[in-house]
Amino acid sequence: MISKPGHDPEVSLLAVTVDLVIFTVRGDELHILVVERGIEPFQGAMALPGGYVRPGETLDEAAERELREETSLEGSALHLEQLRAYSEPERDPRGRVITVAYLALGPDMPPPVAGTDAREAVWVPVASVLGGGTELAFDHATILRDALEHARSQLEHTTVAAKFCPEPFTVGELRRIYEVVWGFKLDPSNFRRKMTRAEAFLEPTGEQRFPDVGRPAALYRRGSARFLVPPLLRTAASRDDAHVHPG
Amino acid sequence: MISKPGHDPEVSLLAVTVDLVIFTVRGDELHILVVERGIEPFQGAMALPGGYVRPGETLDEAAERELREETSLEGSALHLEQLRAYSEPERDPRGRVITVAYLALGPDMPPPVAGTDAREAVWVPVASVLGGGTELAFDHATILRDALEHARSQLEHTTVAAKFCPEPFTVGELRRIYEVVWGFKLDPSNFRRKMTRAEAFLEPTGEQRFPDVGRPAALYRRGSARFLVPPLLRTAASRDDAHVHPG
DNA sequence: GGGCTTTTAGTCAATATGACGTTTAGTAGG
DNA sequence: CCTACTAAACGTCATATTGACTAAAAGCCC
Repeated sequence: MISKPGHDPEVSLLAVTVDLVIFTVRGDELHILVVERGIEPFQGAMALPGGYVRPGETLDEAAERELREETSLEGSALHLEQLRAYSEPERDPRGRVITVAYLALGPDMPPPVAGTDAREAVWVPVASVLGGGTELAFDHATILRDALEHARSQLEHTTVAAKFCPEPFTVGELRRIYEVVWGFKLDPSNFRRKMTRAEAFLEPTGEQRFPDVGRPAALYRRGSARFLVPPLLRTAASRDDAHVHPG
Repeated sequence: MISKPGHDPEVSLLAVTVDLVIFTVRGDELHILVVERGIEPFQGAMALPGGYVRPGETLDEAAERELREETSLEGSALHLEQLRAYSEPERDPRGRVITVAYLALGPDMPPPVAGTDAREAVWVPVASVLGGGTELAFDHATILRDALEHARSQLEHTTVAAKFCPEPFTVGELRRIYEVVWGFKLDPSNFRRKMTRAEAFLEPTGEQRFPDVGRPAALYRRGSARFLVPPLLRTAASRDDAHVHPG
């Protein structure tokens, strides 16, 4: 039962933040955006970009605002989605702070400009973080693991993988997204068959891309479909194979 | 950037609640548990069970506590899972309250005893709520719609459907869960083939159930598998067919 | 042209699926 | 005892999908 906030002894007020796991694919590695903390606790450590939710703001708006501040990219170019809330009382040494994590997927972008803000944002390979090469503050490593598993699962059933690709893109570029996120190779021929047959996933532009090496590839734009039907499922075996190479 | 809660002007403290969408299957209809509100706003209206998160509590603990209070059932018998957070500033007329919704699935239980608490909890058919027969307070109708779609999707890929069945149960009972939640009929023969072949989903007990009518059915217990592989996918057509009969 | 790469197309066996039909084992009623 | 009736359990079969594989096509570099 909900009663008047602030006037009921049972009501406790909590600090609420949003934290962003912003994925992108650079080269052949999955990266996330992290910021260096300027103050205690965890001063000098890396953390997920994020911040307090402001009074008039929804969580989605707070996440979009943080995303703009960190990437200087339009929200429309990125996929932004709520992941889940984290609420361990001990997760922040300063006191009770719960956070709502968001997952963002986007194309490779220029490293965000430092100086607009006190914090410096950098891309780091996910493998380096999960392998222990980069410590994350708070429970952000847990959030990252959850976000990674969620993203991997999303690739199976939805068309979000295309959000990693700047338009227009080739089937090969899209396949590389899957391979990098999932951590194992896919058969080029079978992948093409699957993707081109999926309704409204890939919209041919008629143009071609002429790479430095290899046969020219047809170019596509993102179609209107949000779901990939039938899905492209990882086998039980490939889930095991999926490993993050410590970098 | 996170700074000391309560000492930074940028920090706003929010009231945080958990709300529970508790599904069960009774007869041939999907039901949820709702409570009648005793106070304004929405006095007399129905609402999802829920309440404020207490200072030392995680969200999961708050959800489990509310679940115990409303159902007097062990948490272990139920599937309880965080759905997502809702944060529209106007969602509560008294002020800023964000809520984290939880999804619970469980077997049919006796209607919770009234009197242990001021509020009375009752099972109502989901169809009656979504059809407009029962108004829900706040944005709880939206939460219910999201929870229903999530539950339907969960049945495709996971083994949670078995959580609706008191053990031991028959394949036919499990099939009825799918039919009631999805809102359309399944082929008994193909369903059986699928479920019995799935690894570690159904564990035969060797016993049989002798119903009033029809051939005796083998009894099963829930296996250890949490995912259903391969999944049992609704076709695009059946998603459209899935309709909630206004009750 | 020869070697290299990647795209694109095609083959084929194994598997999964959907739509059926049949048998089995119980109850209910004459 | 015999006949309906019901639902479980099992089987069949045409079709669709998948995974593994071969091969051709179309560019590049030397």
